[in-house]
Amino acid sequence: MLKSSAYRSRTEIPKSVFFFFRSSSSAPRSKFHNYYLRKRRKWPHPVYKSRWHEKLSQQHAMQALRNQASSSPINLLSSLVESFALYNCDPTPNSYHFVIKTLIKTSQSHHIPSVLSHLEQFEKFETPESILIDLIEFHGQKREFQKAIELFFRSPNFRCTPSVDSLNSLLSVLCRRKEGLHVVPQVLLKSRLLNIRLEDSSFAILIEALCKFKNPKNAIGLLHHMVDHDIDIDDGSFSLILSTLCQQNNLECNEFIDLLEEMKKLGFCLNRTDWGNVIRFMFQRKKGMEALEALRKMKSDGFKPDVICYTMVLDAVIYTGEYESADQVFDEMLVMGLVPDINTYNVYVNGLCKQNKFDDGIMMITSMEEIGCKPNMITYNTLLAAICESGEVDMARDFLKHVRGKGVVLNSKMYEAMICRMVCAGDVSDALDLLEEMVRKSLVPRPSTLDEIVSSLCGNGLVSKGLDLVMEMLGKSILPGSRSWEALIVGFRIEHTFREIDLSVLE
DNA sequence: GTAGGGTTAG
Repeated sequence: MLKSSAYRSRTEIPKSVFFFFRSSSSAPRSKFHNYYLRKRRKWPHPVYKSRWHEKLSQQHAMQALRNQASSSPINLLSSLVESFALYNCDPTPNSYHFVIKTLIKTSQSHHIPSVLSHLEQFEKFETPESILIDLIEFHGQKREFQKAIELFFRSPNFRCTPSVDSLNSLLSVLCRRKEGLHVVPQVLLKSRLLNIRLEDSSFAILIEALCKFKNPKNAIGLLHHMVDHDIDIDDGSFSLILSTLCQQNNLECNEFIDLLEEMKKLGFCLNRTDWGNVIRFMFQRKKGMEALEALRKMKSDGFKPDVICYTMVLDAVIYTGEYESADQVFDEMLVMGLVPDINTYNVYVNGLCKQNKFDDGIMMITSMEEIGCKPNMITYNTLLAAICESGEVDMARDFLKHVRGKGVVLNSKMYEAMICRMVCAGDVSDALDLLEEMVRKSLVPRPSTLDEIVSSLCGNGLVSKGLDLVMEMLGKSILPGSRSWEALIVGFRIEHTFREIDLSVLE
């Protein structure tokens, strides 16, 4: 592989001279290229001139290597050695970087180890860290964590003093997968021997990984470590940990609040998004008072909550049954100049329904129309379901009529709510009319809805009518639930018993 | 300053 003759000749003749002697360039030779010039000189060539020569030779060698690589990218290490020997100069770090990158690009990574051992044994220059970083990244992509680690700790062999940059690239590689993350502590411990001090950027990588693998509490542990070692904590790390905490389904509200306080003590100043996340956490767990408190703190931190924040708080507060607070929240939102949207109104209407304020709810629908916020199916469903639930059949009927009058097409939820309420009130025939209407509109009633009707029919002695209904539905591939069958069986058995009793009386 | 985050009921 090595052209030993070329090496030998380099020791005998000054490089710069050799270069001009061999150069095939058409540069004006007459002025400089005299081979014997050196002998007649009193002083050797100035150093800067040799350096300049060396650089030029290396450029030529590099070009030769590039040409070779593009025409036939095999035996690149030999090409490297030969090209530089041809121009009688030392291979540059750049040439190694080029070879390694080409090997990776042309799927010849199996040649990388021999290039590295050549670099290790025969060269003198300090290998630039960027070469090692590229290789660590390459191993990372192939999930060869052990190789990445080995390469990193082998840096001194390449006369490279690894900095936090290559440590960070190793950490990023390891942090991509859980099994990599597990060996990070050992790597960090060992990296102390290389005198590398972890920087905030390194911690950011670790925190991001811990959050990715849903371990925000350990990330908070790292924050403590950073504070103890006077390392600045990035706002992004705080925010990321917070949003990861918010995604923890098994995290209790109290513990969440404690962890938030802990982070605040470590210097966390929540931004608008962070507060939004806190409110959403409380909203999802239906913690009305805690959501309200978060809203208050958000405002005292100088952020104006938007409609979505208010809607979430409103919903949580209503769920908790704090209707007075709910009204205050709603009013406050208006005072703040925010315009409630359909979601906000639906939440509010839901609150009215929970207080059985159906008239207010219906009035609200009218006001919504007036201010140009058209009620949607959720608004109607909420109100109708609540009215039905309360047992106010007549009001439900009126409401349904009102809704139909607006040209709203009823959906199956509305039909079913109404049917169930009618059955409860004993209006089975009206219920059957509605059932027929919904089936005609290709809406499929749930099995439990059919069960309500069939049970009611059977309970009122109309067993065969119940059976007819079930058969009719089955014919349309609409299945009743088990309660329908039970009601039918019980109903027929009772009829049979009655018949037996009648007969025995006659006899 | 941005985006994204929010509504029924089973």
